[in-house]
Amino acid sequence: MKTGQSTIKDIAKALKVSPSTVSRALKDYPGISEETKAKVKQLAEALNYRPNAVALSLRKRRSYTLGVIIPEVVHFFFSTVISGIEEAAIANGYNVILCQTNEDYSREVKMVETMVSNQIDGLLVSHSRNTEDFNHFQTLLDNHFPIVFFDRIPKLATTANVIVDDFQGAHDATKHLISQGYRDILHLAGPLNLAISQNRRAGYQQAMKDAGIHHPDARVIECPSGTVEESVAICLEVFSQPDRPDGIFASNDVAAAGGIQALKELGIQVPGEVGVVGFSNWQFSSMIEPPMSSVMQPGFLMGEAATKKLLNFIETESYEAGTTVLKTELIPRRSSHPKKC
Amino acid sequence: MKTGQSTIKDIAKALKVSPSTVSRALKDYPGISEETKAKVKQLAEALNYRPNAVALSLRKRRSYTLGVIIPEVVHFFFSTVISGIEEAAIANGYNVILCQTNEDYSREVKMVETMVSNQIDGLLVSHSRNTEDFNHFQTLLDNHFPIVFFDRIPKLATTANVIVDDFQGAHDATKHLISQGYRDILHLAGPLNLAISQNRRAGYQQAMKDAGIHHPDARVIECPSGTVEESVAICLEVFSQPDRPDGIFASNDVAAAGGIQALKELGIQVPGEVGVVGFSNWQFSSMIEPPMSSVMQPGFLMGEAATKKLLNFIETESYEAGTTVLKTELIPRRSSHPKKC
DNA sequence: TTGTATGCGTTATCAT
DNA sequence: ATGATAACGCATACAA
Repeated sequence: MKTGQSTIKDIAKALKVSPSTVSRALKDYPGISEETKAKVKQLAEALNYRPNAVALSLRKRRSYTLGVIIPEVVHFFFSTVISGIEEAAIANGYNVILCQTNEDYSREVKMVETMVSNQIDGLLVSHSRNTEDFNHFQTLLDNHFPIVFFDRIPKLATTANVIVDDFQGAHDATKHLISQGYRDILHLAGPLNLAISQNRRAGYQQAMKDAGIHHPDARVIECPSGTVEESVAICLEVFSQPDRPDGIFASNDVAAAGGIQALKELGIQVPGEVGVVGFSNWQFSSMIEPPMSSVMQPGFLMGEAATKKLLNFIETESYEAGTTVLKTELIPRRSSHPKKC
Repeated sequence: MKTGQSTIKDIAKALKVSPSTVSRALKDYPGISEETKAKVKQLAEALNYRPNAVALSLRKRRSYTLGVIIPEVVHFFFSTVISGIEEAAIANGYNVILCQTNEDYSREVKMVETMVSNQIDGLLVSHSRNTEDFNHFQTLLDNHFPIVFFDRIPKLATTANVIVDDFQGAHDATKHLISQGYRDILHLAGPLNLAISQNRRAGYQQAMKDAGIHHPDARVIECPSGTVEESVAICLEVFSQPDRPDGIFASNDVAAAGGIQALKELGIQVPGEVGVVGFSNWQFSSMIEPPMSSVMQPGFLMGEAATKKLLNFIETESYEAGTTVLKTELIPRRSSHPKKC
């Protein structure tokens, strides 16, 4: 800001006192006469004085600002996480600055640098889909810079994380489909370099095993790009085969919605012939036809938990590796109503 | 950051030169021997030196950071705007810090203060739904602080804005419904204190008038809260009447989706008996059943345009009031297929 | 009760 | 080719 903004010096000059007196008066420090204090505060008010946060940052070597790195704000889940982060941060006197990487590794690296050079006090991270090299985080951690990872956690030895129980969520979803009479269940997996995708796949596989259902590896198909078109294409192909599956459990709601769309095009009944369950419980899940069952992830809670953890590190100047795991909840809707034989 | 982060002083001390020499060497200033320059750069690299952006801000009285104020990131439209803003900002060497107000006026005021005290160079704003008092912006404008408003623009005399042609978009949508054979069209309006809602309503009314269709005021219903439930309830009520409408044009896709849901519950055919068009073209619009026609708003372009405008103000240290209007595009889908008599 | 001096990290200005 | 100094806005140890 090039203009306007009055400073402590301005007030001091106008009142013919020293800057330090003004500083102290404004903060109700002891040893300032009520008279001076009143005069200072009044003028500050009149001049619309606001402390310069940048100068404060420099001086205190604390910015009271947290950085958040997220793949994309468009995702409903991430936007709920953000809300949780902001609530917790503001409640504790911290600001939040937000950057999206657009799932781009080099952008992620750059954003981290920018934020750190802007003297943020800590970092909350969900890394991008194609991040395989985590050195930009490791370097910071080596310098005892506080970071908490959420949802997508890095392949690093000792980090502090907050995630949901992806395995259990996927297990619940698959078990639910099985209990509704579906047995030959296709799993549309997310990008398998992500731990969340692997865990969801593992939960699915375990549930199938628990039910004594043999399923070939071909019943797991990766959807690396995460677009509707991708999953529509995959499902059109798979469900055109004579030995088609009778269920879909998808690693995310977009893939599941694509599956439903493909089944419609093929004239296959959902539910009845094929049951479908997604993961994430996006806003639109309940709006599509049929309303889609999904595994709800507590995004707001995740944001809150991660932020509290981070603030604790910052304020105690300590760091404790470990993973907080939050529960998911299956939201059954019509898309997984019982199979009709 | 309390730790690690090496500074120019560290490098100077280690190399037994003065800080100014280091500073100049790092920036390839003339009048530094190649030898010194090489030594400095090498050590900077080794120490992983990063300039302290906060100190730079203070020194240069420029932060190269833009503030963005948005009601809620969850909205698909706003998240596309954000992407446009980030692209344009980064391309010009600026960073972006983002805050959501959650449609809360007092939060908006607070956020603006925080950002300004953090010395942002300019502000991009879409104000909250219930902001009626715009003094927090006017004060800044009076101080020649650069602000560009987008989508939701304030009731202030001379501001710089970027919006879409809401009137034309609404007109197109309504005209389209009429051309498909629907005549008694219900308008689900957004919060009518917002100019966008008013303009969309006006576009609808003009299109009805152009077609010579008389429609009573009762055919415009405000949906102030913007939830699905709200519009479901309204439409259940309206479409249970004997003289029910045969079309819906909604000011946003959520309201339109609620309308479709209500019509389904009532066993009314969409399309055929009733045609529906929404506004915004959210991701889910194409996924619901039937796929929903909607008016596409160029969010990315809006973000880009607003940012370029703002950067221009900043770099030329000038301000020019005026409104940039972007075109919308009707995306026809099945929900507005022709009426069957 | 108030003022002075110093430093946070950086750079522009003036000196050497 | 390099160094010393001051300043950005603020807080604080120390002095008066």
